[in-house]
Amino acid sequence: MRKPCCDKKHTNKGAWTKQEDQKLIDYIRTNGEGGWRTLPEHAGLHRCGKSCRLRWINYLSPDIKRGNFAEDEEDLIVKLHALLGNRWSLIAGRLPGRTDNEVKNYWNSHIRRKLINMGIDPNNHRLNQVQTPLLYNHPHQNEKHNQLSPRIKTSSGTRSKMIEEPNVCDDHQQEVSDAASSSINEDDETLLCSSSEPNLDLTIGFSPSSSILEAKQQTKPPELNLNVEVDQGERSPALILFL
DNA sequence: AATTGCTACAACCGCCTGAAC
DNA sequence: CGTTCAGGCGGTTGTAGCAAT
Repeated sequence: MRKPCCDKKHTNKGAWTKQEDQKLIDYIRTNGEGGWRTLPEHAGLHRCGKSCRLRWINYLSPDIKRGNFAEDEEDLIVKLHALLGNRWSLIAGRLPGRTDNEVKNYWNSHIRRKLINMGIDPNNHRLNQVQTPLLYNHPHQNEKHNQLSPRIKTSSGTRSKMIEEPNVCDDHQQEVSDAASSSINEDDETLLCSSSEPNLDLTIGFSPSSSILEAKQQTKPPELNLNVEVDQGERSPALILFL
């Protein structure tokens, strides 16, 4: 049985107060990041170290770019999700100033729904063949009670479990291979499932066979600009996504 | 004006990984 | 080589605020 990361009896939970934020900011400004487990005690905070870390990384850090996601950021998230699956930290790493939590929330609350409304399965980025009425839910329809809800109860998967899912490894691998990047680095590459002949070219465009391209051509959604470019021999300038 | 339903997002939880010992 | 610990990650939950009725 794993020890709890902190004594929960003596730690605050829930929303952070301005005073707590200030204490955390002051402490990190003087001492730098790290040592999260002992930080609360040193900073005079009655919080779990993990909570402090999360608060700093997701909200207080000066590196964070807050505000709405730009259209190009949204496009990039879609493409990176097609390539990487739910590896939010990797995706966020390609979006300067964005955190994994922010990207994850944005995906679940905005992008996921857009894809669903376009008839695209957000899990594998495939165009759904059978358009069930559920796929055309009005945005205001109660999604808590259908399978498409962002809050859908899933088996609480972990990273390693997720990697084993077909989402990335089987169908998904095929699906995204067209969009994969040749400039992908080793770390990222190892995260992708190996295939006998991986095509990891991650140009901005999807190949004509891409389901998303098909979706765009068929449904022409007005909102989600996927900025699809067809690869025609001479590659369009590749986004350096994997630095 | 009150109630209900829904969305967005901050925060928490449990698990995994890698380093240190 | 096994154990412990800190840090990190993704999934999930709680709730404030807004919209609809």
